[in-house]
Amino acid sequence: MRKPKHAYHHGDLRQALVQQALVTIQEQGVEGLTLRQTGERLRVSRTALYRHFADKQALLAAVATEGFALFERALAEAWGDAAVPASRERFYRVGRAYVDFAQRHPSHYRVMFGRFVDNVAADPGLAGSADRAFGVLVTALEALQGVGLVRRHAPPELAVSVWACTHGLAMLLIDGQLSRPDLDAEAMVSSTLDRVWDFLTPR
Amino acid sequence: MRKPKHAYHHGDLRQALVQQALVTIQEQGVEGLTLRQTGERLRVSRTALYRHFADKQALLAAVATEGFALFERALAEAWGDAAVPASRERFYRVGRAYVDFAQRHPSHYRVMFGRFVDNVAADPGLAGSADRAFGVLVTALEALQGVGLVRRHAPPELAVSVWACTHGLAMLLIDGQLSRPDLDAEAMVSSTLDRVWDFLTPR
DNA sequence: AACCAGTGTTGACGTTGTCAACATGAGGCC
DNA sequence: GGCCTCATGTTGACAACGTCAACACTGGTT
Repeated sequence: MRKPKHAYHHGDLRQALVQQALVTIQEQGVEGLTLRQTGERLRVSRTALYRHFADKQALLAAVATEGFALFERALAEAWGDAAVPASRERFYRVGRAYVDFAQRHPSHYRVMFGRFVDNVAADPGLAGSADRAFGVLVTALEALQGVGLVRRHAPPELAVSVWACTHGLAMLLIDGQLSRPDLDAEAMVSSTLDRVWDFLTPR
Repeated sequence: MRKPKHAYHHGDLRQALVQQALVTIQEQGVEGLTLRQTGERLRVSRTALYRHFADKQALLAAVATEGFALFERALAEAWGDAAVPASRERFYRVGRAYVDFAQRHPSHYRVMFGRFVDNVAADPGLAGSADRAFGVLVTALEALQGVGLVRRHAPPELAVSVWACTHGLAMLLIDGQLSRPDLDAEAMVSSTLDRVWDFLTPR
């Protein structure tokens, strides 16, 4: 089974399908994604995608996997070089990057966390991507503990709490639950990040 | 073809449809809910529900509305009588009640917050229910501020942070994202609630 | 007895995900 | 070159879905 590095009929249909799926999800939501329309937009027949994905779930899983890769990169970049000393600012950058990613790639984010993919654990690539993203958070917390900025608790436990807060904030934001006239979304983000930092610092 | 005549008029089809929808969602997820199967299970034709709901969205909106009513009641009961002095314990009970609700009624919770209902704001009953549930939280925080247990910040702002953390925790739990061998779900709940209390208390 | 609004049914249509059968093209083998 | 083989793409078909239109029955009001 060699990989055809060169184009077949379509250049790289697999990747094109994932990208087109993202566009459609952005336009019409995950529920609005239809395989037939996806094929049609790529000038390809409705069942062409079955040569690359087992079914619709598999296409969504590919979207999620790609999402986690982008996500991990965004978080890791925000945290920056391991050589630079850990600081409150670096942690805030990660928090911002998390929320930013969700707001700038809501389609990815929803597919990644929206339970549209049946068994996340079953797909090894997917589970790995997710773990690596979570790992960035754990690493950051450990580094911050190393310089005494974060209280000494089990890092995974702390990380789950941080993750829960950030994830919840992101979900509320992209579901429009915080877009009410009496609430300033941006203020909600910074104040929630402040609260998270509060509970991380030693008393 | 002939059905028992007395069953022609179903007792309370509207309510029965909502309940049946919940059962199906519990079994097969929100995506697995189908109007035809719902009717069939109630021994009613596939389109009978159009006499009670405009479309599938409206049925889901009814599920969400009922969910918010139950949710508000659960939170309000956990907080208890306004006459009793506010305390850390009362707040923890609300936090527990929040997570418990999500875990015991994941179908309700997912429909309520999963963005399956298009325009939550458009349905006045729905928006009202959601606001009342949020109101319980704000009230609790104000009472806790009154007795000096919670720092003096704008209550809605604090409430959003608390809500984000609890919501995120609940979502991760019911999506099975925290059910990994190295994580104890119950420990995650209590430690996250501890963290929330941390950032609420005055420094 | 006649009516009528509320409720449930049947038939039909267009759309969806998916399978089976068929077609086509690229690259290796002689 | 001629051929073979497999990966890739297409067409046809099917059951299931949400929903509309037309029809049928029920129970209460006049």
